[in-house]
Amino acid sequence: MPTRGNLPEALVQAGIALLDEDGTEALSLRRIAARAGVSHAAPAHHFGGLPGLKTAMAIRGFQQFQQHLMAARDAVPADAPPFQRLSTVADAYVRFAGMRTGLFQLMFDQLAASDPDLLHTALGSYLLIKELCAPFVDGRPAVAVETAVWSLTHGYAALNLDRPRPSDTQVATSALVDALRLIID
Amino acid sequence: MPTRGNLPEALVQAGIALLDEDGTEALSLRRIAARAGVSHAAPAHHFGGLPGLKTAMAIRGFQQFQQHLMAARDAVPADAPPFQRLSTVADAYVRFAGMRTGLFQLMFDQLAASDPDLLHTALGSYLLIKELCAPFVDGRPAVAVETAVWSLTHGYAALNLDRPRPSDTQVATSALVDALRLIID
DNA sequence: CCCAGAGGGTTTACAATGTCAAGATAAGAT
DNA sequence: ATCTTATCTTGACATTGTAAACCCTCTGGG
Repeated sequence: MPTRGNLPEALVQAGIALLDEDGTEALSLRRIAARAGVSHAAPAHHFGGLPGLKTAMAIRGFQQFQQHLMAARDAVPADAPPFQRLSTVADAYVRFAGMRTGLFQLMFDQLAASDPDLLHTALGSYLLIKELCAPFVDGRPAVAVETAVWSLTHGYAALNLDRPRPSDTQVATSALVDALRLIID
Repeated sequence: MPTRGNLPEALVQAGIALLDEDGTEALSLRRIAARAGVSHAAPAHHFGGLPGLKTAMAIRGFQQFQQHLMAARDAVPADAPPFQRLSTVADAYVRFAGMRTGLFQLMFDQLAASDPDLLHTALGSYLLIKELCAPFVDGRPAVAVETAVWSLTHGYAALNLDRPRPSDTQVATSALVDALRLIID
């Protein structure tokens, strides 16, 4: 379905779908274009080239990422202890990386390219982590706690990318929760 | 200098040099072969193809990585507190990632491919971290502490890949050291 | 002495990729 | 009605990884 009238949107969706289904190495400009039902040169007109399309996909990825984390945060009861909320979101972080490996890698690859729009979108996820860390900054500088939590979670996710996690068990990331506890209190 | 008589070695060296000088996107089988002074089909004879050559490069990368970490460890005085030794090596970890970004990315990309030789080589670096963590496992399970330190350090390195660090200042990674302290004691 | 075979490299060919230039097509504006 | 502009296609090109066929050069057995 070519989705005429909104080709950029269709291309981003096709690219992410291709990434989810066939992995990073199967991603190519021509395949994305074919999937969106247009010629291989069409993407250049909207994104300049493959790099541009990839950053657009990364931006969309960070939006979905933040949405995923927020859903996890909102799923924990309002009267639950703050640490449970933090660890649940961290678990969601790792789970996202495990379930959507290709997109996750693309996101943080492109992040190094320092596109302003991309950075702005990624900031949203950071602010979410920041908010969850707030209850745990006692006298310490907030940035230190946030960096610790963010780095720990991201490192855990990155190092376990080869082991995709099932979507039902919480046990998989218990080591991460333990490590978070070490940092927090 | 074609380095006749040991082409596999020459190819790995050429590939890593290309990675260090021109970055990930400039890495190609044909360029590596040209740099080693052979035809573009020669690598296939020894490594089967580009994937094989890349895992060989990743193995060499982990060897250099471990060597880099060990050098940092041995540079701190023998009577220094264990935490200083740990934080110094963690600093070296981040510095390696910042200075040799392309190789670092390749290493952990290929790690997901689960090549036995590569895993065995990478294990050496893990054992080094493990050894440095030993003084800090009080009653806690050792694996938890190691995973925490390793994940935190790796995450910090990965998230700061775009900001290459100067080789002289220790200040850059003070946030990491603070976070490590949070974990350790 | 010679020559058969094998390992190491080259040459050639091929399909796939990203990018660019030129053209086609349709919708609006003047 | 004609011009313009955005959108997309077509065609071409250089570069890439891979595979097959060929060619050297050395070594070991007769």
